[in-house]
Amino acid sequence: MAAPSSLPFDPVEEAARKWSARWDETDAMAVATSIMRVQQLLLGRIEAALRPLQLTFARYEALVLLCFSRQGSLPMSKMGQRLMVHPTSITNIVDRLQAQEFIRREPHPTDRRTTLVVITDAGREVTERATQALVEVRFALDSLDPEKMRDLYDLLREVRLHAGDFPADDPRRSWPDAFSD
Amino acid sequence: MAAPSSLPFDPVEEAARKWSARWDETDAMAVATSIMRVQQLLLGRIEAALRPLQLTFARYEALVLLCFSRQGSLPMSKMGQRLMVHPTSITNIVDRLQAQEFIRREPHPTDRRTTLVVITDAGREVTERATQALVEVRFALDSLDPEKMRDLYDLLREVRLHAGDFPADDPRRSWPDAFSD
DNA sequence: CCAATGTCAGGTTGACTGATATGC
DNA sequence: CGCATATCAGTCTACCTGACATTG
Repeated sequence: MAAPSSLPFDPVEEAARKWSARWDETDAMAVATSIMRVQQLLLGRIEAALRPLQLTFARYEALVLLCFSRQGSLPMSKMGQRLMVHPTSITNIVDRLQAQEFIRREPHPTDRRTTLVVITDAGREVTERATQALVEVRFALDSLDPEKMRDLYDLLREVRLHAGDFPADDPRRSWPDAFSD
Repeated sequence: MAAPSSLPFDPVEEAARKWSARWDETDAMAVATSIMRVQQLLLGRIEAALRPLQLTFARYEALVLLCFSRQGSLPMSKMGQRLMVHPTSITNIVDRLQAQEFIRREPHPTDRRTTLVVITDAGREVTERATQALVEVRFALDSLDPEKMRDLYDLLREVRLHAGDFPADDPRRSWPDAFSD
């Protein structure tokens, strides 16, 4: 992991200062850059917490998704859509989880094109332990108070909405569970 | 790029609902997940804008850093620290930029261990064009109003501060330009 | 016939480990 | 001597394209 070597100054503030001298949209640049840096910092700390369990964050997310499904199983395609990963990437992730025996592949009972990914008992156990590890470090978001956490969530939600992550209209109507098993 | 296939519901909201039924720190999980998704969505759109210029975001950031330096040149190690990338990764990125003739390597005048990376005229030109492309799409942050942009920046800055991205004390004292050439 | 599903081969990117040569 | 700097070899993750067989 790239050590948080802690520069002697704020690199984004510094970049914004120089950016504004010659280009427009300084605030948008500063926010985009901040997102990238925060993601990198959080991911580094999260993966450090998961490393003892031989899990990456991508594989952990796949396991959590399976844990949350009704039957403990999902088609590959659904997993890919939910996790925003390419079909060939989900094949790769599932291959590795299968090698670790945290999931297994099963044929779909009715649609013989699709493969069902089923979480195993070992998969549920490692998910539980990984979750405890992440909860302990508050997903590397320690020392951000509850109100700011909420504000940050709402602002990020708006960015996701604009970026087409989900539809704007009443999100309660489209019964989400129809999707998760 | 993973198409923003737009799920029929908000996947983070949905995950938070199920998470809270069995685990703690739901808000932290929701924020961390949001950061990851937003980063993925923004990066996808930013790289799409850069693709015609044969640039990735990582290489674009390296070019901007060089543009902002006094002499148009920086040691590899400084670039790595600023961009939070591993020493071997900066070698890789500089290799690619050199192959595109956007930078060249030069020996450091006094310290013969270090390599100076110098931006070329072609490098400055492509940076200018890439910047115009990103400014045009507001770094994929279109339709976020200025006030919310500012709020989001401030909250992300606090996360970066807690994550050790820069020191808390008076950032104006440590003359930042001493770093950039 | 057309669309969806999963897989494979093969290429690209970037992050990492460990070792190394060089120079402060 | 220890430490810093950059590089190389090699591994790993994940992305992508294009192709393919199977099935709905």
